Amino acid sequence: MDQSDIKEAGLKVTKPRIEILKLLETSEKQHFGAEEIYHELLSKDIKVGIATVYRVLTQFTAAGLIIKHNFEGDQCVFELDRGEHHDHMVDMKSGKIIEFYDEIIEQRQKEIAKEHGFELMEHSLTLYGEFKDKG
Amino acid sequence: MDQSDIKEAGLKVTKPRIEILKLLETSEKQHFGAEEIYHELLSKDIKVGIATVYRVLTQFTAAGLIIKHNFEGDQCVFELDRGEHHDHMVDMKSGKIIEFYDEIIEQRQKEIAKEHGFELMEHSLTLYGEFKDKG
DNA sequence: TTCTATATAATAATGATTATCATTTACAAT
DNA sequence: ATTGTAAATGATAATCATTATTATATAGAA
Ligand SMILES: [Mn+2]
Ligand SMILES: [Mn+2]
Ligand SMILES: [Zn+2]
Ligand SMILES: [Zn+2]
Repeated sequence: MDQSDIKEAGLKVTKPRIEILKLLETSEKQHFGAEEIYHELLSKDIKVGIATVYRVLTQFTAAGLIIKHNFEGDQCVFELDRGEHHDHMVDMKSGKIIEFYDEIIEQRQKEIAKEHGFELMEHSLTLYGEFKDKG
Repeated sequence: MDQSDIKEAGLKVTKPRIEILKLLETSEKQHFGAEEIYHELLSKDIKVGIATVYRVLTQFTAAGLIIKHNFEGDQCVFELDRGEHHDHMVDMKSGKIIEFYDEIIEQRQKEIAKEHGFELMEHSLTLYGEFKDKG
């Protein structure tokens, strides 16, 4: 249950928190901007303030419930942390985002870090381009 | 010569443009934020407006003279495009940035893109962590 | 030197995100 | 169930990086 995740993060179980988590859990789409979440909730007649959305997203990120991405452009996007790391491919035309995971790349990153005496904590790999529509 | 690069970009050769390019070319440091460049020039008694710095950086980026990076945090950093692609390791404590290039990773990215029918145009790979000081 | 499109710098505006603060609420203790 | 209180909310103001506006200045061609 998600309520327990919120509790375990030391946060009270409130309507905005439940709804934001539910949206990220049940939506077809995986990646959302803050404003996007805000409008999605409003369209479902869930009254919430934009400040609360930002506040909750920050708290969920700190708690490890969600992940924050800084793709190109100005606004950040968030997604549920399902525990399985992956990187992204972003279609610069449509905005469509595809996830991928490559063991070879992940290993090389660790090796490179070690070679440089660098304690690797996290990384960000994003491919930008365009999906060639199957004609 | 750098003046020619500016001309070839279809831009007039002006003091701010010359100085911004010179700073990026001659500085020990490789990566600069816009505000950082602004203050650096002011400290050299080169009078320039912050709006001009942003404007010129945008123009230089469009012209391929420099590269713009969206690392974690809010402000972007710029560096001279020396034609040799590389990725970055960022020390989250000191802010120090180290560059690296790994052929295996670069190749895997291309293969992954091809597997997904994705026309790869650019990519961003950044490792975040901490350099372990050699004791 | 003159002309004019372009560039500059001061400043206002924008857009995303964060801070304030008065009001409301979750939830633990009664 | 009631109460008390720390935490949360939402309206709004404030920030901060970046972009737009515009009157003045200048690069560079003629
Ligand atoms: Mn993802
Ligand atoms: Mn670099
Ligand atoms: Zn990865
Ligand atoms: Zn690379």
